Amino acid sequence: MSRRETTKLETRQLILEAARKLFHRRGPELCTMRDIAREAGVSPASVVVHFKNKTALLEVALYEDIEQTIAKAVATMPQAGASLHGRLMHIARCMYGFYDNDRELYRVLIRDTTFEKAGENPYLTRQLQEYLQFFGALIEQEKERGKVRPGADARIAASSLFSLYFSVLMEFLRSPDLTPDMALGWLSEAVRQHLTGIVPPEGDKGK
Amino acid sequence: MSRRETTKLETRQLILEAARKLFHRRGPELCTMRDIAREAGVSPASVVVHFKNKTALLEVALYEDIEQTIAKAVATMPQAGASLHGRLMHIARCMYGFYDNDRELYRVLIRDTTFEKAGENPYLTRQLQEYLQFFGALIEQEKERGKVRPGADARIAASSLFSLYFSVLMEFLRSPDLTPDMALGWLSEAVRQHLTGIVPPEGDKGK
DNA sequence: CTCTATTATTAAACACGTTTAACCAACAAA
DNA sequence: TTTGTTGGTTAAACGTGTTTAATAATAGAG
Repeated sequence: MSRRETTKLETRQLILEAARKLFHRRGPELCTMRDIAREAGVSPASVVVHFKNKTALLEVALYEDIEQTIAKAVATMPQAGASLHGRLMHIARCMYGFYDNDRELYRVLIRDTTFEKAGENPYLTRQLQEYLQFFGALIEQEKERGKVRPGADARIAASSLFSLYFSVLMEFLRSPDLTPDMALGWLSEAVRQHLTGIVPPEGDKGK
Repeated sequence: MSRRETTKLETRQLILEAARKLFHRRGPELCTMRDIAREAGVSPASVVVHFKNKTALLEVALYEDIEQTIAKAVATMPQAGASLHGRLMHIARCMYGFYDNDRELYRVLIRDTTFEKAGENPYLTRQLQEYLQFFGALIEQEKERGKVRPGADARIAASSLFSLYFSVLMEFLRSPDLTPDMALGWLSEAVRQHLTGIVPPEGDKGK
């Protein structure tokens, strides 16, 4: 690796470390690009050269922690014998617990990334796609064991359950009064509804 | 009403009309507060005095149209004899059709409002609460007719179904290639899953 | 009517994300 | 080594949302 390339990587790392430090310490809205540049010992323009904009910097600075949390959540998931509901809730518990460490920070991260036009957030988009795929495969497995109806579309089920998880997460990040347990309780019932349905079984409909 | 109050209301209206015009014409990100102020014939500072910030102006400028669309959707909803699924999808079709008129505009509106801290977006928050309440009552009605299980929590069902609607809407606003019909198709299956569940009926579980 | 208090309005300034244009060290070719 | 080029870095400037401090018009009290 040439001299130029190594020093470039070094500055990139300096900026990333400074960003992580200040984002966590002061929150992403109270620390400016100039602050981060000063902390890293580079010029503000350099930050933009390396990361395109503040949101992209936020994304790169934080996605690894999220990835590790997902990995840990999946690794500690109850085994196949356990109920689908229990396994899903385990992952949700891990994630909500993680976000609870710095709600303000992750609220801003998710706000600034989820609504951008497609293609703007490569890291988090990839994470989501991988997770949805893993999750769809999980449901397919359950199908083979007869725990999920053969007719149910696994991809739509995965994305629907994720929608429920995500909506509760949004509310969780917006409302300081909402404890993780309250959020999990709400999600638990929503997931149960999606798994078992809310209408009576066939043939029992009407009066 | 005193002279001062009337002129204040007049400027407020001037700003609102200018904002609606420019937001629709150029999109909310390409038209500046200065543009709006110039169009309205007032100073930029005046805009902020009346509306606190650009997002609040966007919210006030647009929420009435949304409200009317909801009202029309509810008014034209199939009668109680129709299926719950059909009634929900009717509302979704009306709303997606409305948002389809200016996706970019509503994408920015929803992005800038949904993730703010609670209490920041009074108009849209009230709309959502009213709608969820109406929707919960609808599900309670279905319960009484035996079309929904007595044990199902109507509030959680309402909010879950809204989550599904909202997630598909997000994807719809983010992805120009996604047609309203594709979005509705996706949502239709997700709603069907939530209504009927994806696990086999009781007693049929396991192998 | 006069004087004071209130308040809608605004010009100017500010803060911050981002862009531009110039600089210069590293590299490649001769 | 010399020369020309590439590319990482940055000082300065820009655009825009927002704040501040001053202005002027109105309302109310005497």
